Amino acid sequence: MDETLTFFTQYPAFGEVNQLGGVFVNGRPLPNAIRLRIVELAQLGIRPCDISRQLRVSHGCVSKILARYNETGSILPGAIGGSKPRVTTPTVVKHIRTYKQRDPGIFAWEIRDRLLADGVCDKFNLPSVSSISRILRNKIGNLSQQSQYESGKQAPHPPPQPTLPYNHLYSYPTSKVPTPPGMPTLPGHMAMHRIWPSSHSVTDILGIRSITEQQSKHGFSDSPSFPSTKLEEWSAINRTNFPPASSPLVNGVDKGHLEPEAKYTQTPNGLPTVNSYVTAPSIPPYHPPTQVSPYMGYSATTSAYVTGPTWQPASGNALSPHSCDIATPLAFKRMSANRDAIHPVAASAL
DNA sequence: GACGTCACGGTTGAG
DNA sequence: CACTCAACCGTGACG
Repeated sequence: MDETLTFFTQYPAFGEVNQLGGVFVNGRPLPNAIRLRIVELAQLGIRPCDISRQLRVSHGCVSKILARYNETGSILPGAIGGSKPRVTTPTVVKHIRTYKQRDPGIFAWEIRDRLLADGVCDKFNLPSVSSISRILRNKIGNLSQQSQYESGKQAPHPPPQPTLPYNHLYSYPTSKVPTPPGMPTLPGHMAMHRIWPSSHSVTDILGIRSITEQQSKHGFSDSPSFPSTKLEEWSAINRTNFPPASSPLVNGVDKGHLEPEAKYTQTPNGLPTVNSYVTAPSIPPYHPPTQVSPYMGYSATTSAYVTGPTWQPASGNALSPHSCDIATPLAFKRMSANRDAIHPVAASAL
């Protein structure tokens, strides 16, 4: 299917323009290439305010992305949509019921401790005291009352379930949770690098370069504003595609595999043309708004803005909220190292 | 002027 | 299958 059409199908009304002249899709994450660019520029010493102006992304967004990157090592947006997996699985409820039956006067916090001590839950899926209280009140209330009079009488058991049915699919990416069991504890910020949404550090994400190449592969190379991130990539960033929490780390960088949401592809014939990479000192100062059309985007490089509209009506070429061949100049820093890590199947799948 | 934070209006997807 | 809900998003404003 024509990807331009796909894009417009997915983003029928995309193309709001922010105060800086940048185009964004309300409710949707910035393209990975933009996110990557933000982090890259920051690492080059560019101030967030300058990044904001150069990339035409609100400073709040820049701040948020950088903060997240500093905290998690990931540039990727969080998982949008879906529901959190419940920690109050039937198994947990069953155990709570059992505890309550054995000791009708047991406190919720005692139940919580016992769930942990008995290995029913671990610290990642341990229900809160309030959750336990709610369970006691809503699901076991009658039973607990009965149990005082009908000792030993149990409700039918739910089918047996794994003790940890969800954790490995829903690990939190940030300091919200500590390193999961079995995960190596890494020093510094890298310690969080591995938890969902898994490794998407700048280093790791450099596989993103292939996005640009893919654009070229699919005939969008002459459209500097085509989104760098395919829709499939965005759709892959959801709760149904959480990769396993663990993945091998090499020098703090996950190189073991590409997560589903990182199905960045590449052309088989290698490196993109690199003619526009601009290092920090050469990045020109912020272009005054007077030079910028309201619909003017920015080019892949920090040194040049796209002079035309970054998006057009659906009748036009492939368009993008942001010009997204950005990955190209970024990628080649460690491109050769990462190129081999790109899964060919993922490439073909796109 | 830079930047952290948050309300807001939006999208998404599991249940 | 339509709906709900809670997650996320980036913007824009405020301090």
